[in-house]
Amino acid sequence: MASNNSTHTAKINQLNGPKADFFARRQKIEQHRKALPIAAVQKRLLEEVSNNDILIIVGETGSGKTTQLPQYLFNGGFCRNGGIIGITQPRRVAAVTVAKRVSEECGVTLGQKVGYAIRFEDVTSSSTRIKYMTDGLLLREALLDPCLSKYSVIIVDEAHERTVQTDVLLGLLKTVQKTRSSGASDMVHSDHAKADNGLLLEKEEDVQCTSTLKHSRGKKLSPLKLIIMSASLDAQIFSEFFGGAKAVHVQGRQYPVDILYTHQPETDYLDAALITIFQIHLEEGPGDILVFLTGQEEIESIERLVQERLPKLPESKRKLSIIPIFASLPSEKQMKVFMPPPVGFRKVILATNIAETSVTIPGIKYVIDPGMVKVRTYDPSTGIEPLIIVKTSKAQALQRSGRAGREGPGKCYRLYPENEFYKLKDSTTPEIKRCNLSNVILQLKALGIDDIVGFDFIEEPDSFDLKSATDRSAHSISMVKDDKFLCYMKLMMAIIKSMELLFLLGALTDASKLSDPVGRQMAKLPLDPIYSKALIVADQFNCLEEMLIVVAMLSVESIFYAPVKSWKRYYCSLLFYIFMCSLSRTALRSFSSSEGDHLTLLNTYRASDEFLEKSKLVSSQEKAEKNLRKWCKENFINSRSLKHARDIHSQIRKNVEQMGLRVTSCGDDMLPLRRCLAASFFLNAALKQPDGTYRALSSGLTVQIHPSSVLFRTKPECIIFDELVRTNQNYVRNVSRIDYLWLTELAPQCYALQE
DNA sequence: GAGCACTGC
Repeated sequence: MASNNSTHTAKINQLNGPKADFFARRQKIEQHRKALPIAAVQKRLLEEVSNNDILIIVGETGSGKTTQLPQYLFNGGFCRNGGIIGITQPRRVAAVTVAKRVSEECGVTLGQKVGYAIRFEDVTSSSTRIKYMTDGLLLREALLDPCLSKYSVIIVDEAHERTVQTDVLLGLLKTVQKTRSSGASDMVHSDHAKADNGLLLEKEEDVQCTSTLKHSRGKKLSPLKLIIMSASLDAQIFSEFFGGAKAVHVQGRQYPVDILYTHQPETDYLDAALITIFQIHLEEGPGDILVFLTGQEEIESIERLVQERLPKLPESKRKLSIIPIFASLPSEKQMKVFMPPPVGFRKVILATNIAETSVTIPGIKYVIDPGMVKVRTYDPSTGIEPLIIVKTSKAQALQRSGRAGREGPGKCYRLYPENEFYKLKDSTTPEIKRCNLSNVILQLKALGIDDIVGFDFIEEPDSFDLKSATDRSAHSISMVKDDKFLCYMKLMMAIIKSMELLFLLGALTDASKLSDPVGRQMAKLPLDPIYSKALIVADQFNCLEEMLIVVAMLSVESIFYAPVKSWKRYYCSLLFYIFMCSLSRTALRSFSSSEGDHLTLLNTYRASDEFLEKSKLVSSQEKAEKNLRKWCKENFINSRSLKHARDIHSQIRKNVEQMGLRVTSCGDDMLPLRRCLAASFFLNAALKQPDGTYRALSSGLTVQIHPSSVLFRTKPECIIFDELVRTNQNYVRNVSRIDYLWLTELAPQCYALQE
């Protein structure tokens, strides 16, 4: 043994260059793995997974759960018989980066034993056994394979974030697990297998499961192991949801963070944030500052105010480098947060929620948290989803302060008094309670779950009422109950409203079953239901080629960008700003169509496509794409959005071809396309009123055409629109001109002809 | 004549 070792060492010593590096690196990785807090409980975790079909793991930040547990399970034999360990993540970047890290730790090529799958990218192969993916993607897989038969273990990571996809997935997995451990083999003989959830495996899906079973020569599907991982304290919610499932706790590795509160509530949190930035800069030791703000506007105003005040400081104290970061910022500007500041400078990062979970910024020692956040809400009665600024939850405040303790002890300045913290909600309202549910319902229906109201949505535990009962008066108990009742009614209303929409689109039958083929086809498309409908209708109007482009362009964030209003920041003159504005308008005009924004988007896509194809003739793919980015810049087009639209276009084109729809073009005649828009967006129609405003026909709201629309000045009599946004007024965006009579002809279920 | 947090298929 000893001699073996020494010869081995001698060999390494003789190695030079890359190979020695390789061994040094492997050794470093092994050391790192062994030092992770989760390594100490490896054996116990494996035992718990063996003994429990469902396990909740509460792992604090830095415990190593996401990278290590799948490897432990693989080595522990949980992939025997070719089963796959699937790990879901709420975000694409997380799935990719973690998979890369784990493949490196395993010393294998990414896409072999360890791989990942996200929309537009599948880096897996037949030999993949540890598969990282987004939770939305696993939901899509469930549509094709309702038993998720290729997985032996499914790990739902970051479950505490409670995204819509995670919530639906948890409800579904609960049922899949029951089906697989109990009646999997019986299903071959019966037409339907009904589980507790109301999950009805209809014949079509049954065939899927059956064929899988037959394929494995009558072998019964092995039970599914389910692991729910959460970073927050409310493991109880998950445990109760899974019938009292066992929860284990894994320690994290986080440096201590000092929490500081204000003595008095602040009347102006922006001003307070500004003062705190300078206070830290002047009085505290080295370390970067992260400030959480609610949006671009706040970020830009704080940036300006800091720049204005800096010159008033003594020269030696002026070394502050201000870096904004928010999602719509071009990626090259986002990258600035990762770059070291000039020597002697302190970085002040002004961020939205993007820095809470999505982006981890190194070097942060101080966090400033005003305690506010901008969230999207949903009003079922109007269908509007306004963004409002609200207080954060306790969990969110903890997550934010944790950002100061990643690399060493830190400080967090909460800009409100300590007693206010205890008044905050424990956790953020799950997204599913504040969003439009039509897509979720469509997916559940397609999975064979017909009883939407009875579906096992994960909910707050009832212990909340019990706790209140002990320390509150009878009066307040009934208040709490009323509140819960209201919550329930709100959910019911949202469900009914969404089902009504699906019914009017023809996706549901009178008996509120998924219609065939329209409903089934709509569920297969990764799009908003209205967009899916538009593609299906376009087949009949012979304009599917055009509609694919329109839908892809509508599916992405703002394609056109206007020059930034805060021209002062760039030290350029007002004249130059006006010049830029007129340039961007000229650029838009060259694509614009008098029929509306939909055709303008079509023209823009085609112009870009033409440019790219021409460019490809004379240069390499890479060069051509670079040229396209330049072309985008010249035409005031957001190249990231355009790239996204191109990806979506090629994906949905494949989808509709597989579904057997005919991708035909209406050529230069845009009439069929406009009629087709009317036939699918009929619920978003509006008529001009005498005063020049519009009345949205389905909600009765008074709306105006958004100034960014090409029809802003034209004001046609009758329009359809893509979305209704509420800011200072009700605005409709992405608008097209239609003929009112088309509505009565193409959507008689909504618009009966008036005698 | 306007400004939109963050994700995902």
